[in-house]
Amino acid sequence: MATAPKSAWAQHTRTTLEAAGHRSGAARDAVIELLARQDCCLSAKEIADQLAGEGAGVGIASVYRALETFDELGLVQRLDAGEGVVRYEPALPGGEHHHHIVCDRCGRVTAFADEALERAIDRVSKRLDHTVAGHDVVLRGACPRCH
Amino acid sequence: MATAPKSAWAQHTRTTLEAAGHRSGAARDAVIELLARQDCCLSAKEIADQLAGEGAGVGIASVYRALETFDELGLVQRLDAGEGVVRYEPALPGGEHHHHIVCDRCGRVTAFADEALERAIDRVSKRLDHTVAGHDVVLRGACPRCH
DNA sequence: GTGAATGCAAACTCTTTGCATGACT
DNA sequence: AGTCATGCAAAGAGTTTGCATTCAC
Repeated sequence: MATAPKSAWAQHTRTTLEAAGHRSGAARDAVIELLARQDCCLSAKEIADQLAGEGAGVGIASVYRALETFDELGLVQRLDAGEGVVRYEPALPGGEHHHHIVCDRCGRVTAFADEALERAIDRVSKRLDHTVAGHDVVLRGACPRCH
Repeated sequence: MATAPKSAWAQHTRTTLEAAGHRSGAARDAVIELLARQDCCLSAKEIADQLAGEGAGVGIASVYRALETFDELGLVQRLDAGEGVVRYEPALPGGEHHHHIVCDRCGRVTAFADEALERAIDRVSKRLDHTVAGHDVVLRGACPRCH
């Protein structure tokens, strides 16, 4: 599976935003840069805190608005692992994606991918009356550090 | 697959609660009765509203406390389908379970079960470093009514 | 110059907690 | 009688919205 460089996501995101008629702005740009550097998902608060730590004082509202825009354009994937926090991560243009396992004890979120699982989900999707547009799988259990 | 009658859940729940040293009470009993009648998942607010509609004025705090207790005892399954609301449904004693598909447009939640999907998840679980204790699958897409 | 993007603060929703009252064993 | 369960209200956490200002085009 050919993996696109992470920087490609930032590029793709800016292009898509412009095509959708959005202007560029400092806050949203900072969120793009931060997300592009990420391996896995972040919550809105984590994004705001991290940007604040870097000196870029981005209002939390702007973070939420940026994430909402990205979501509408399919540029990020929302991940709700329970615990009342929504996390976001870049959605790769190629459609490749992964799922997550959440540690019961420390709350750490780790990514994993599995071809067979994807195929099983595709097969189920065809069987159902719904028009399945997307899916999420969340596993729960103790991570290696917490064993 | 032998399916236990829904009333069995209420019975099992009351037994388990008593064994765990809990007293019985009107509010929690009402929640048990309501959940036992349900085919699929309900949010705390839906439970409270429905009970209020039936004349049983159960405080929302009691609903949350009951659900928390059930969850600790493994009597319900929590389901977080995004949208910032947690839903609960009776966990069948046999361990059989299903997953959910959420309509993009109307928000309706429907249940489905699939053996092959379960097997795929089991296989992935063994491969990972985590001790996988549970899992959730949420599909998203337009339901038949919203096509 | 116009309108979108931003930031602050207030509003909202869902959930949890403190505390006095009432109910179960 | 002693505790636990309940309900109300207040507190918290996460997210959204209103509005004036700033910035991109």
